[in-house]
Amino acid sequence: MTFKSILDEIENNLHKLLDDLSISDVEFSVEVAKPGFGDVSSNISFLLAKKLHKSPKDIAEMLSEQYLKCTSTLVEKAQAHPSGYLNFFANWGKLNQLILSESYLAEFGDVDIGQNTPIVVEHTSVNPNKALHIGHIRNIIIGDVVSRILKKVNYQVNVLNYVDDSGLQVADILVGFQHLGFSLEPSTGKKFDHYCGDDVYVKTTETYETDSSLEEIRKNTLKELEDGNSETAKFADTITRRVLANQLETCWNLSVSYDCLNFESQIIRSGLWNKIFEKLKEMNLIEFEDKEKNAGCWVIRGENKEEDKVIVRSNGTATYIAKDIPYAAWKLGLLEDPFNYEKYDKEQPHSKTLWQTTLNESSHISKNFSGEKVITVIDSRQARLQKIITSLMAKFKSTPDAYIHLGYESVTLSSETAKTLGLNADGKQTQMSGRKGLYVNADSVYDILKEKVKEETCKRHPEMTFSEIEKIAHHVSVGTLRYEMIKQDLDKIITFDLTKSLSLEGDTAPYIQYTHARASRILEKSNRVPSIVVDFSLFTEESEINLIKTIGLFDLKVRDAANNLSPKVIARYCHDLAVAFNSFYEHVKVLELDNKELENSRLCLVNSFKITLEKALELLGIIAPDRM
RNA sequence: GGGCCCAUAGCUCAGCAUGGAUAGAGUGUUGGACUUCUAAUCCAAUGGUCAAGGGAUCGAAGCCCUUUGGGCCCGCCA
Repeated sequence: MTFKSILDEIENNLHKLLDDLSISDVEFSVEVAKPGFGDVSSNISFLLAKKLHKSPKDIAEMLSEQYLKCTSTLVEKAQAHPSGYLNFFANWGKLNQLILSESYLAEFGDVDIGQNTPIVVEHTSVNPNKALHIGHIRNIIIGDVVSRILKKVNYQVNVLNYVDDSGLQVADILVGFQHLGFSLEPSTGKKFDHYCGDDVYVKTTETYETDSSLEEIRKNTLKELEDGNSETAKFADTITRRVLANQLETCWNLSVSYDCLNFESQIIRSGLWNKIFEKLKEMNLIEFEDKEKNAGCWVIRGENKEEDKVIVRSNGTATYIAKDIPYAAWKLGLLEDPFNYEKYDKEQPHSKTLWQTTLNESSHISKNFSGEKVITVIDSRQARLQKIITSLMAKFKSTPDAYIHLGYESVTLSSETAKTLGLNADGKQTQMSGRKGLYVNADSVYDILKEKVKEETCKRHPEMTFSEIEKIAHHVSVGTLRYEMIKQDLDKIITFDLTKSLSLEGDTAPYIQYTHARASRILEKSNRVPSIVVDFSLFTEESEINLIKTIGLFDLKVRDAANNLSPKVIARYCHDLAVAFNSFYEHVKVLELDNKELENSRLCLVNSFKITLEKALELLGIIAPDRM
């Protein structure tokens, strides 16, 4: 029972009052009130104004009187506001108890939306030819937080990472290794993924400009890549596996994990495309074009004025988007699974098993990573192509919104940061480019942050051991980076600036983590476990009530975040919790009070805050240290 | 030419889905609070024609239309 109980109680009572007035079909709202307007507000009087031919104010007054006869356990009084709103004041003595005792339960904040149905969240999906940069990190963190939220609302979540190991970008670094003399071992001791991206990939694409003979080599390499038995494909496999392993290290370090890796090369070799191609033809979703510019191709007709999209070229090969169709159908469980599964050879943190697909017959393990619903996290530059996939899937599977493209705006570089990378951006923000070497690697950002946090922590706690500081610095830098990637809405471009984006003050993860450290310290110093049997009516301070109220909103926020696939809702909630606690901390003393009963109740509240914040932060994949 | 997205305080953003009260944070600037449960904190001041215009509504930052400015997408590349 949380704050939702009072909302439900009021809603039920208002419905009864409407029944008495023989009014139905009014969809009024019952919401958490704005500060200064009680605890709960309803717009019901505005909606009744027309029906009853009275002013909202009069109706609110009438309803507040009528409300007296309702059975209410959590509402102290209903009050009409001159504006017409109907405001409610909670009986905090009772609500305190409900919220605080609920917050101690393991399942606090759990909401059953998913009813344990399987759902796929696909994210990351970075070409295995380079290290992850800050733009990829946005994708990864959004995907990871969404999957955590969906788990919390009782979906059985399968997290997939699609490894595009046979595309042009991979061919490019192969050309570098095989024809431009790049050594397989970076001489500088660089991580292999950084070496491939920063050196091999950038130099190779640069060389294309001057050496036109490479173009032919590149094409052949790409062709050989698709034939699984070729030497090139085998070589590519060793390279991409090494890069992938490095990319995964970066992800794991940021507390991101997966359930299964899917390889594009295997999807191509599995023959799934032919099956789906036949199905598309049968269902008349694609047409053979016999004239004009797309003559000899299979196309999907554009809706309205949009252009047709070629799916199969006149030479019979499938295009980029076509390769996505069987994979999308596979994710929805619409195709017979051609894969066997094996464990990935390295262990993920928290010993969560990571599986990978294989076409190898010697493995006989079968698994099911498909979902009733699929959410694929891809930046909105791909919106056009994703729309085609989505509408195809809607025709394959009748449930509405079974296949969802969760789009988000990209991360750009501030002109100052672009300048440090050697580009004069003329005061404008710049799109990142792997090809041009214009990006900031995720590992570097983490390293810079960590150094900064270490320095700060050392200053504050000269007594701490090296390993303690190391641990704190890790959690704080991961938190900072993750929070930075999700605190704003998905449709906002993030302009990344090496100095500004790495702030540790204000609306940041360290601000939130710091309040957790404050709470932990109080509990630690109190030297005892607070007894939950307390007098809840002792909470009379505004900052206390406000903190309890905020704690009680947890499940409502989880519901909101899940329904809207909106990670930022939880990020903002964590911030709200921290603000409420800081206000409490500044206004109210907890330890060494004369009134021991009050001290115990406040300790309970601090503990409840700490538990709730930890749970909320867990949804963001952020760990708050006990000291910092 | 067609399509998608954005525009709210000097700067970065909440609020918009589901219209209703006094449009909120952070940051910046200025001033204040550490002998106290950790100052990565708190308090105060400052700062707004919610891009512009029109429409529907008793009522618009929010809904509809138009315009302007900015970003992105539109290959038999991937």
